[in-house]
Amino acid sequence: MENTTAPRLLRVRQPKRADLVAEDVKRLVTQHELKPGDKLPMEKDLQKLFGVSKSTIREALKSLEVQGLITISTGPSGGATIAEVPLDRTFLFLQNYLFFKNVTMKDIYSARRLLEPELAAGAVPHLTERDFEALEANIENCHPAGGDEARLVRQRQEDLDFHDILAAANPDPFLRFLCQMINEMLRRLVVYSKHTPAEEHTAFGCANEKCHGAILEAARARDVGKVRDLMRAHMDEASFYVERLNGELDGRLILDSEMNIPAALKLPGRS
Amino acid sequence: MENTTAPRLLRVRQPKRADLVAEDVKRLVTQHELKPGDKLPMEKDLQKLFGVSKSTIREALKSLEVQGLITISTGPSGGATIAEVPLDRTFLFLQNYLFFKNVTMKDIYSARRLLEPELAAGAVPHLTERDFEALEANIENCHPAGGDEARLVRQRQEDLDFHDILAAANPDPFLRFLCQMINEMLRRLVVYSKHTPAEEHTAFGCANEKCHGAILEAARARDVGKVRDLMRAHMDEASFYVERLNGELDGRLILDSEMNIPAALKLPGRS
DNA sequence: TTATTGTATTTATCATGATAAATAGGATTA
DNA sequence: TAATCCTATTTATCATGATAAATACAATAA
Repeated sequence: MENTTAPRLLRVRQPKRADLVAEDVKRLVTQHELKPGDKLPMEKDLQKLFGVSKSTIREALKSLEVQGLITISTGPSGGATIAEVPLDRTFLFLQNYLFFKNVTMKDIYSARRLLEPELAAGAVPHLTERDFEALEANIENCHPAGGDEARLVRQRQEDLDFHDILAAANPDPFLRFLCQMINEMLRRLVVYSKHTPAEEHTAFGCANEKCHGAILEAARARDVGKVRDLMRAHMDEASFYVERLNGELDGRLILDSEMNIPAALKLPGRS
Repeated sequence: MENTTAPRLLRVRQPKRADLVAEDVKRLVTQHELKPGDKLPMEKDLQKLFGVSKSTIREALKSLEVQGLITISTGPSGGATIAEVPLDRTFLFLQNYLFFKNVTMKDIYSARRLLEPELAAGAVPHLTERDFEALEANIENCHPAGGDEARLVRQRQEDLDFHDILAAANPDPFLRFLCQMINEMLRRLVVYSKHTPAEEHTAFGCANEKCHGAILEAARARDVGKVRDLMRAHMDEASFYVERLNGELDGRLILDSEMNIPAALKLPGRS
């Protein structure tokens, strides 16, 4: 005889209404091809549209807001607006995922070593004079110049801007995303051992300066192959230094409020 | 004289209370080193703890639930439980992000080409006899055997399981994550042109079968270098076929409910 | 023109409760 | 023993409103 009462081993938790409504809104966006900037009806109308109470529609909107798919504003003609999911938000979620994994510095760098040379090579044909200037300014800005340890670490982080400028110039959105992700991870998560002498930091900075300079020169000459090779060598060397500096990943949950630096302030705009 | 009224150009939208509470909970998790399975206090107590109303604490918990950091259950000893963020959720967010970008099949494959050979190579020393059997079973299961087009497309998706088995065996969590991500994208997002003749699909299947077979053989021989080379060739070939088959990415928002396939049902467990 | 002020609109947060559904664990029954 | 039922607990959803804060736009004043 069949078991009439459902077996409770793999219990199917009934989806919540707020989540179903959030899905409905997503369907709406896909079907009506809503673009960033387009507005959803206001709360009251959404309530009526989906036949749910205030708290349910609010939770649904909260879900979409957390996912970065809408922003909500008060006031006349306020309410939910479709938004392009920001990179920061995506990075946050990726961090949430990796928080429970045991990612080491070595892991990050072995992936970086595979991707970054190709990213740089692909960027070369698209670099503008403005990009070259930004790259040059970055190299100068990162010239090792003493100071306290905090400043030295900050300089190591600014070295990463060099790579972000190249990333921004690469037309491949997927590769660009992967490399930006890695840059963000390194920027925010690398913690150097407090007991590393300043000379080590300086040596790392000098090595970066040399590599970046050579890459810039090859890029100016539009020598794609040379840029790729130089970047590969740069990755190997950086990996070596990071290990020497006892760089490790800061294993903690990143807070939303730490993600609020508008990308526009960091990088030259490029749609 | 200073401008006493704040300049409204870069208006700082005041963070919402629910978001602040969600952050506080994250801090709590980090500080107390809460692990998956640990429970948060129940709603009422959290209300009192943070001094907020029911709706606010519910929105905060909703935020954490959406992020995949907690699950919520009803009943005695119910409430919020810390959860390890599932891969599916992370994939969903990545899709949300890429939905607004213009990612092509070529982009995916050019990244895949860089990562997958290294992933396979790194997996070789860790493959168990059970893995070899699973790989062999997968190859047999994917032997092109006619049928309607839907079945052929499904077989192309099952080809990806081969790569997921290799990914699961690679000890590098970051590289593994990247490759699993790509596999998911290909599995769920690749749509083939309706007008592709079955012969093309079959040809693709045969090519895969041959490549996978050769890779398996080299892996059994623990020949890391050969596996890397074979995989690289496989990637190039697959990329060629996908273009021939007019494979393209299904550009739409993926719904949460489409992400509910437990990974345990797809892959042999491996902590 | 330009800056300020007012006003109506809409979300944010709080408050309070009611009913429904899910669930763990104990009590009961075959 | 093993299946079933009961019950207290806790979230899910709804309902209804009140007050506060943010905001677009129009009206007003300098």
